[in-house]
Amino acid sequence: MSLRQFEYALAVAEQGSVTAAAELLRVAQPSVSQQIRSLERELGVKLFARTATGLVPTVVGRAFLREAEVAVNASRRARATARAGADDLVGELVVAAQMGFGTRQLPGALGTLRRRFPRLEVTVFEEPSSAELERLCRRGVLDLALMAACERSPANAHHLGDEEFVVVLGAGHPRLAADRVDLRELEGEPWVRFDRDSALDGVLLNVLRDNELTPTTVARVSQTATAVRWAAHGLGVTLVPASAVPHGHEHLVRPVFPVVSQPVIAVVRPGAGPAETALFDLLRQETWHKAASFSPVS
Amino acid sequence: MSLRQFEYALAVAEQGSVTAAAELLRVAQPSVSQQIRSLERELGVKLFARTATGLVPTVVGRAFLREAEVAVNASRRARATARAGADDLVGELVVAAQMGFGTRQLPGALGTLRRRFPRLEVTVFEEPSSAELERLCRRGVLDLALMAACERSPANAHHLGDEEFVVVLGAGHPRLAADRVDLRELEGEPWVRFDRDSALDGVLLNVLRDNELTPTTVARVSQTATAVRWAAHGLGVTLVPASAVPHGHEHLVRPVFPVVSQPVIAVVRPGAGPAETALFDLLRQETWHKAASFSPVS
DNA sequence: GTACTCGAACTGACGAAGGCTCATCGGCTC
DNA sequence: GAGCCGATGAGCCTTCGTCAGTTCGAGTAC
Repeated sequence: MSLRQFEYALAVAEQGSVTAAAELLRVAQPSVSQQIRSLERELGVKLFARTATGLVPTVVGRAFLREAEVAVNASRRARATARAGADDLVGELVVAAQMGFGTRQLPGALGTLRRRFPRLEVTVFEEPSSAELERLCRRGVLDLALMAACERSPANAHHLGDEEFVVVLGAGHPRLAADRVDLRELEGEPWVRFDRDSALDGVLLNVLRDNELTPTTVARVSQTATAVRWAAHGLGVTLVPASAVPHGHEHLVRPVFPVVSQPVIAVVRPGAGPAETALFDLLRQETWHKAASFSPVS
Repeated sequence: MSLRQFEYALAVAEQGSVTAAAELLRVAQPSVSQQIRSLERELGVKLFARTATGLVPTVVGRAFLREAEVAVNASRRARATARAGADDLVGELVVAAQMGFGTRQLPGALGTLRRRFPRLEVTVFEEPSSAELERLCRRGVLDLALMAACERSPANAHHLGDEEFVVVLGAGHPRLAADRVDLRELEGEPWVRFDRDSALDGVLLNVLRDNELTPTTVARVSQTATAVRWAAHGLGVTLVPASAVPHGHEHLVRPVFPVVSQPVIAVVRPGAGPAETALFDLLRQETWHKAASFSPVS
């Protein structure tokens, strides 16, 4: 069975004869006749009854033609979609973000993208594991990935900006009296950490090591919102990207000294099309400056 | 573009590589590779991105594959429908009935047909013009036709039974006192007749001629229900098939003498399939005896 | 850091199958 | 009897598949 046979059969049904259908299709009459007969032979049923003035669909032929028409129409939409994709932005964009990074910038860029290109669909998911995210990039299943830069960032990474990290303290914590917190003063504090092998936990480990702090783990969580909430309740302190702090917790947040920030990169698939490129451009236009959430820059 | 290319592309997307897709499709790997590239060349877009470990759909590729899957699924349903049609009764049956004939028998048979074969769809329409009905039969667009027999009935006509005609009188009409009406006694009565060239009018003309009655036309109508209603209101008298008398008018109806009946034939399309045959068998099982509506026969 | 191996896609040649045109024939209708 | 329609057969061209081989990138061993 082929689309060509479907189109020939539909034309015969519509025109009422093989000769008229052949004229419409701009092929010779025997070509249509042969294709119809070949289709009937393959299916083992008579799709058309032969009359002196032409062909008419049989009972089962009509049912068959209904589905054949669905197939032909879908193939026309497929072609139109592909053609449109070469010029306009249609299709399905797959984006992954390393959890905690770009939590405010990515939605902003996606909102603008959707308004400009309504026919473009976007699938976004967060990926906690750095190794897994890099593996997905290498496999090519992602159109664009947002992640923290590290020593094994891919060669096609583009630096977007820096994500500043802040400490979240419990309500009533004495360090809230200051505008910012010296990391050394957090010696002995229990930490709400993230899952092992996650980028966020890697950042914390580096910070603790660089400041000669002993990591005392009170909990391990998967979500940044959970970490912030538990820290706010006084379970311990936690270190998260500033953009990941939910509304309503700003009063429990303090920048740290020395400043902790992580360069954020976008990895775009090699040979990117117009959709990925558009999103990348929008992400670059977002605000990625240091301490963005505390000293607004126009 | 072809269904084969769609199937290959969907397999590649699902399996993640040309080699795995080829194995699934039981063809050699270069065959799949060539079909994918040929499709991309024809469309002028990249449907897949090449990676070291295989192919992955691009943004536009995913949109394309969605429609391609619709087309492939429809073609599978088309094939299944055709195959089922060869064994079971699926499809769309087209039936025409000459107006006024088989008005009770046809619905009965169709009801039974629908209960037995739920997947079979039936389209029925009434056709007033004998000539037009015969033309449709010759053109082969009908699977089955019900009509009054006449001198130019097709060779493949099957006699089902006879349709008795009755006269409808106005309320208060003196002839209602008798159990039946002698046609000669209707001399001078005005007639509610049917459209010219209709089978029902042909029957009336023959009856009037045979009984040496002068046709006085008071109205011409298209519907049997309209003729009965107008006669009931005393506009004139009318002659209709017994089975066409609506409920609630039986008391105004009388058989006539000499008896007027018309043989009813079913014309089945040459090379009929199981659906037409089934309906024909059911119609033959219906009650077609003379005066069926007045002397019930089990 | 380099060399080797493995897996994957791509390329070219060749044979088989499919699709089209052309010429023709048989059947039906007007 | 003329015209229209579908079907048939021959011949040619295109498409599809296989086979053998090449190229490229990633992973591993040294």
